[in-house]
Amino acid sequence: MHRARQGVSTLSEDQGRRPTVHGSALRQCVAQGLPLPAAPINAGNAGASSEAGSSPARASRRRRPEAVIDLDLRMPSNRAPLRLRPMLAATDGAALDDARLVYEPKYDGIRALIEVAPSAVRGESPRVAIWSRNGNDKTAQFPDLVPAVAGLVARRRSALLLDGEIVALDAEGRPTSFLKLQPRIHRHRTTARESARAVRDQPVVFVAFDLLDDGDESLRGRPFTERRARLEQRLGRTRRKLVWLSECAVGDGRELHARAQRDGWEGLIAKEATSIYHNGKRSPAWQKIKLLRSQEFVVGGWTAPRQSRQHFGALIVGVRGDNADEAEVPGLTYAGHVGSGFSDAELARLAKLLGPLSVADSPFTAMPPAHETAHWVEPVLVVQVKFTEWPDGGALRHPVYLGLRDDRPARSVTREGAPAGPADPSALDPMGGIDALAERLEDLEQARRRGTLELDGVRVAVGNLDKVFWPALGVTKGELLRFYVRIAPYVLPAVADRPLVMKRFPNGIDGKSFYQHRAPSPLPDGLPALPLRESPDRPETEVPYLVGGSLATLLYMAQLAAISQDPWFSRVSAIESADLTAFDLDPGPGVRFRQVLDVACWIHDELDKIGVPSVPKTSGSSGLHIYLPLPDDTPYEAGMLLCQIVATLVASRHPKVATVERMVKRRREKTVYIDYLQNIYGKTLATAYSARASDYAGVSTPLTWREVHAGAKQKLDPRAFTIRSVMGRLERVGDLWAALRTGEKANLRAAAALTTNG
DNA sequence: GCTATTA
DNA sequence: TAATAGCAACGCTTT
DNA sequence: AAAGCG
Ligand SMILES: [Mn+2]
Ligand SMILES: [Mn+2]
Repeated sequence: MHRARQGVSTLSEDQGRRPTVHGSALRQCVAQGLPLPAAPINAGNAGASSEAGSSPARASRRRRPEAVIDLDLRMPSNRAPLRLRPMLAATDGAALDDARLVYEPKYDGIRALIEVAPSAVRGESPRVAIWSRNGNDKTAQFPDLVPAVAGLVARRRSALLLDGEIVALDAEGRPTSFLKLQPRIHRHRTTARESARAVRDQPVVFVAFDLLDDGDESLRGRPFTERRARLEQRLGRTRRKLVWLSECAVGDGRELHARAQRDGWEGLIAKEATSIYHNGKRSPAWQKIKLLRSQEFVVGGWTAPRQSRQHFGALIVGVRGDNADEAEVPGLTYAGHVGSGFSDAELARLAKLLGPLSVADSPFTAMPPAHETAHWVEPVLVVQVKFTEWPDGGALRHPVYLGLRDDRPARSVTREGAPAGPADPSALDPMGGIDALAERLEDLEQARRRGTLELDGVRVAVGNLDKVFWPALGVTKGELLRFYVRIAPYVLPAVADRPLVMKRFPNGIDGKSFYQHRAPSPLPDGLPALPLRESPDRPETEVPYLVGGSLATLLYMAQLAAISQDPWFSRVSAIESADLTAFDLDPGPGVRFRQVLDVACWIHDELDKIGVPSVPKTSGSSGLHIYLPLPDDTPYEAGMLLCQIVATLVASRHPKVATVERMVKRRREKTVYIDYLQNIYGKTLATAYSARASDYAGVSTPLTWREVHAGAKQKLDPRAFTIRSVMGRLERVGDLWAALRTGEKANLRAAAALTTNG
């Protein structure tokens, strides 16, 4: 497969000089109005370059934009209809003593809607279907539940649709970790014999908490409390072996919460008593109350680092058993591998402490599971670790290092709280929505495993999630992917239908990076690539591009270590027109951010005067971007010319502060470079809501002009917006970037007239 | 980070 | 099967 | 032809 560079050396007639607009011509333009030229401008410096990507500014013969390309992904098949999709809980916490709420334990199993209908044929057993949270048919995985559920309609012979959770039981018949269900869920087909064995070895029950259909009647429009009453009525008094009724507490969840703390549940669900049922919706009427646990552990060893990680990969930690016999210190029981939460500096500090403690033999009573080669130490260091769950007899889930407890004697460290750790059922189901997806990624990272995400019917392979991309912060690739999962509702509209350039950092932000335009081949099945010319007039420069808009593309790119999302200023439906144009404010070395804000304000003042709308954002690094929405069919040159005029004007008024000089050594010290040269076919700028490969793991964050104008006083700091922190702001201020899509476009004709007169 | 090639 | 090599942008500017 | 620029 040759992919030799094409058209590198052939000096076609195309490469002859074509007229450019020079500095003098610019003055002319300004002086005479703006009959926008069809050639790139040269104001002492013109040419291609970009934050990421580029392409020539060739433009004289404008061809009509190509036909609209249909980017529809295939729809997933074999899914349950909406009426069989469960209502989901929002992430947010809720008060524990809200009289309007009903509290339930967050069961540790697999969410399921179970349909049961009496057979039309007398004497035949009722039909049962078990639907997963994603609408997949799971009936075959739980054959033992079928007769039990069928029994519910035997007497009354009318159908039911139940909502609840399939929960695994331990030897004592108590609910236990969903991990026990793995063998029954696991993807690859099992033989009938194997599945029979799974059924025998791992008993399950269905814990019902809602009733959606009672006979022919839909209860979805009824308040939750009424549905619950009907459910209790239909299930009856007798406690069944395999179909249970969920516990609940009306108006006060404190007692349940205390038990959750004590018994190590994952959390509670709070439901508005009056709320109706919305199939398939994540509704704020239902809220998760999550419990995070944290306690001390003794360090008994460490594992070798992988890849770019320094010093060690994970701490192997444990606790002392109960000290029944006071005569001796009890043995150390393994609790888990703690591999995240370390900064570079902390890794180094701990490594220095661990070195002298090295011993030959494991201090643990039983040999911990070996992920990597283990090195043992004298069990004297005590660390604080937070985690989501700690199943009895199992390992910590999602452990994160919080710090060293210099103040604690290692011998006194024992398990706090009680056993029984549930987990989130959704972790099994990669299609279960944002939270489920984020949790699945967290699980995979924790387990250091590869996995496949199914996103809108596209299967995307992910791996190496524990690789550290920001060493100074300890931010991993997994955290980057989780960030993109959460910010997807904001960033996807911003990149929708736009070709994307990749800037890849396979070894983290300190490693070697490279640009990539060409979509890899083969792509995950169902991911589209769109052939586009690097240069609009040169057909031989065509390469396949990834196009934004889908979660699958977004996460696939992040998996390839494309940290930022760098879209074109065109959408594919009009690939040679710009629908956005931007100023890129690049502060020189040592320039304070407040100076960047000043320059932005001056630009805003000018745009305001000529009635051109604009939206500012941090770049996610040290600069600022200002975007202008353009009307349909605007040539790139028109957008760029407007930016050039305004940039040049501002720079000429404030020569000590701002410049449009492209050549670094000809710029004054401590100036802000107003870069308008991205506004060219094929060039890019990191989009709003994109992560950046900056030292602080920044996110390009839209601002209001009010914030920019008040910024110096308010100490506006782009470093406040990181992949760890930005979601809070977004929930407060919403999608400021949407104004570029929904608001007025710049009126270039009017702007030109005003520019002339001003 | 991924793929094809090589020992 | 495991280790390794090769690969992943571009155009316009100034010197 | 090579280096600088983003
Ligand atoms: Mn910039
Ligand atoms: Mn720039």
